[in-house]
Amino acid sequence: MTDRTLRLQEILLEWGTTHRRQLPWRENRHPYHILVAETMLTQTQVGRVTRYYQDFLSRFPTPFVLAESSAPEVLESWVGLGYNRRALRLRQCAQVLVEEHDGLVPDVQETLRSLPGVGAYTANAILAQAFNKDVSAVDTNARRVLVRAFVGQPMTQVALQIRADSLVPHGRSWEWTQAIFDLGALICRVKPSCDRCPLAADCLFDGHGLDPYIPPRRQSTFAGSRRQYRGQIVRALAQGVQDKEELRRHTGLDADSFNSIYQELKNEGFFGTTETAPPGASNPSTSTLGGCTGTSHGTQHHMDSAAINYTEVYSVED
DNA sequence: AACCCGGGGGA
DNA sequence: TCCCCAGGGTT
Repeated sequence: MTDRTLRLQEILLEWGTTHRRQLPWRENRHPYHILVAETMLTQTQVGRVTRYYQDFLSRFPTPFVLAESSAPEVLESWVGLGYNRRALRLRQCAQVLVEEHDGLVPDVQETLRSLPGVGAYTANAILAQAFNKDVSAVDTNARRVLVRAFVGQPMTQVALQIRADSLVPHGRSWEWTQAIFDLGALICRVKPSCDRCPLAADCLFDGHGLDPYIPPRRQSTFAGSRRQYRGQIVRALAQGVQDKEELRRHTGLDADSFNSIYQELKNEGFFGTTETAPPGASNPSTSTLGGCTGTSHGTQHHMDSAAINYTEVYSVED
């Protein structure tokens, strides 16, 4: 690592401790809590998630509770957040955790990625924030900071991930993750505030032209869109409506148009009746389903004390 | 690679 | 109206 890189790393860590946003999902490092937070945060702003996060965890405090819930119950705690299929995948994820992992969130990347709704980013976000592994969670914010300040040139996704992992200060991935997120969200935004940036002196970004290429997620007009009708159906489901014809009336659609969306929702588990195991996990030979002692379900208890210790350590550093 | 998913805030 | 957002899954 070059001297410049080391300076950036040190400055960013220091800045992170003094400018860290206080967010509900930063109060502890329970893997299940991190999983829920990261799922809610996919393509959804922090300000919106804060209004849902704690209520959701109060209602579904462990994978065991979530796995036993019904789809409409989960939707009731989700509608308004958007991307409602995330809620169904999270529920399916909890079922896999219970059936195959004793209700614990795995700490192995490949295992994490095999879970419904967990991709490369979320897997790394859990490893870095819940298990303190030296891996980098490269989201859209982190990508800007990394490419602009550290790399200084276009780079493929795979290469950037390798580079990003190499920049994680050993054993400090939690605070490193928060520091990068906070800088990306507060300073190194799409339209950056370089005049307020602590990294400006060593940054490779000249203010224009170096942004990583991110393909636009164009979304067609919402009014009258399939999205809108889907949303109407999901809201009705969350309110307990089950009758198919009544659901159709909530949209005002003709039978064919409605059926198209209805079938899609059904396939995605919005009715909770199809307990189809996700692809790749279809082996029903659950090993130790009855072997649990039944004492500490849903709490990765070995993490609880660690979370408290870390919190104390970091609050002293300020 | 392109497309799908919700919704709201802001320019 | 268009862009943006702690992405993931399917085709």
